[in-house]
Amino acid sequence: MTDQTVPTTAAGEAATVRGEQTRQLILETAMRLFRERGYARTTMRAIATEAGVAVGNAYYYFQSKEHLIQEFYARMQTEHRAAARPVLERETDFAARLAGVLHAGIDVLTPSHEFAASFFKTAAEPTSPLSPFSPESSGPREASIALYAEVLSGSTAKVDPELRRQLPELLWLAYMGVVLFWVYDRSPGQARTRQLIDGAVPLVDRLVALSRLRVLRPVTQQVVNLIHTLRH
Amino acid sequence: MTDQTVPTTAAGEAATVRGEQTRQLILETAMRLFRERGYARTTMRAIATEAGVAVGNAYYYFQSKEHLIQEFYARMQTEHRAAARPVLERETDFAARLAGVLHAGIDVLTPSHEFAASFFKTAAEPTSPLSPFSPESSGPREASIALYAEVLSGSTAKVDPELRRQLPELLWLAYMGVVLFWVYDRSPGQARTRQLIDGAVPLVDRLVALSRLRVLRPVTQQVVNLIHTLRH
DNA sequence: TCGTCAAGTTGAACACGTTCAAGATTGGGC
DNA sequence: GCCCAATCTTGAACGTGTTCAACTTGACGA
Repeated sequence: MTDQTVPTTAAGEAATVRGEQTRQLILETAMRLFRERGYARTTMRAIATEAGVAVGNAYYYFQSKEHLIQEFYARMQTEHRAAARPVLERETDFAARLAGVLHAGIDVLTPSHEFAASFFKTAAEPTSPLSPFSPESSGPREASIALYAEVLSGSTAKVDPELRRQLPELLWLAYMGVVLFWVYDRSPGQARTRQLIDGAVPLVDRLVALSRLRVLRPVTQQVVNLIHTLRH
Repeated sequence: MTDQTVPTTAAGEAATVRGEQTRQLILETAMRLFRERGYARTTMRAIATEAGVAVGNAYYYFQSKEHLIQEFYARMQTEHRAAARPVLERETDFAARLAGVLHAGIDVLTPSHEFAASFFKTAAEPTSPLSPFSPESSGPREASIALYAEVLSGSTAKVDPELRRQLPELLWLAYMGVVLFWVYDRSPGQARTRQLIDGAVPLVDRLVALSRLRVLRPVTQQVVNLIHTLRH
């Protein structure tokens, strides 16, 4: 989980306490300013000034302005996990679990909607380390996929065994889709996204249940095969 | 189809010939440099210098560097249309038509894969005029959706009538998904994207055909309702 | 106590997208 | 032929993210 932007010794150990404090100071200041003014209108100079350090110092700890966001990711992921906990402990119905986890994700993101929209472009770039598909993001990604594995494993849903193996990742992908929709969602309070979740979850639930149906077995098989091919 | 970035007279007519020539010159130069060096490494100064005009002049014709890309969109759309023509005139099978049009789209995009990846982040930003969902892109978007309407209307496929109304837009959305996949596709020649098309098209074909099936009618209805809700 | 060296810090300088006040060019009305 | 207003063109200047050579700090061994 250690970050490349954190200076490390030859042995790969964490940096000294002195440095870590400054790092945290810059990070907190940046997060506050991003929230207050938005990403674009927060300059690196402003962050440095408010944190009481030189501009160059911020670049000693963070490769770029964008890299400051990586911390945001990690926090959202952690909060999502926490917010989903109650639902996962309470519900056993697949649809209820899935809806709960998806809503929890949006709950956590909601205060940052404006901010998220402004830096989304960065995350969307295929070569960016901030891309949810990038190797650098594998930590949070795996954690997130694990969350959907838990949605499934803790539920009473009966699923085609082949599909079951692929489903956590597919659900995570669907979550990415929901987040994508959310980022573009301009309706007040992103109400549309809530409708999307409430409308799509029963649909997914139904399709998953139907996946064992005789007429649909070939289709299910086709889906599984396609995923297998693309994963190569 | 006239562009906001084109200076217009009070009557809303197109600009003079003189201006149009300079505009074209800048555009051609920009396109060439983008292809040669990529989007990020092509500076506005370089474009202006190569075109033999002042930097400010480029900004007289184009609101921003990003706006230069809008032309790229329009061209891709036109080429896509042309490339899809033979298939649409030859085939009557839905799956064949859809696959043909999707492959044609990727054919047209392929030479610009690197370039596309570099500016994709810009297009991905929700507030960007380059977003495929933005009002500014409505021209190319409508044209593209019309293409998928043609895929459907010229085919022998039997589709649930409710679904039929929504399908062109859904197919366009699927195309956006394919393009998204393509942008992220690092496999040689983007072979994965081809596999995705070849694997997903029969699936879509099957699902569309099944949409009239008794067991699936409720699901179909659910899908149609969801779309209707989200469209509000 | 002192020297040394990695860690941490500085701010001027650079490259880029963008703006804008000023100037040049053009075509139409007299 | 001349003037005027619209159109077009210019390049210096601004704000931004980012870099980097030089400086400071502090821990530690001699």
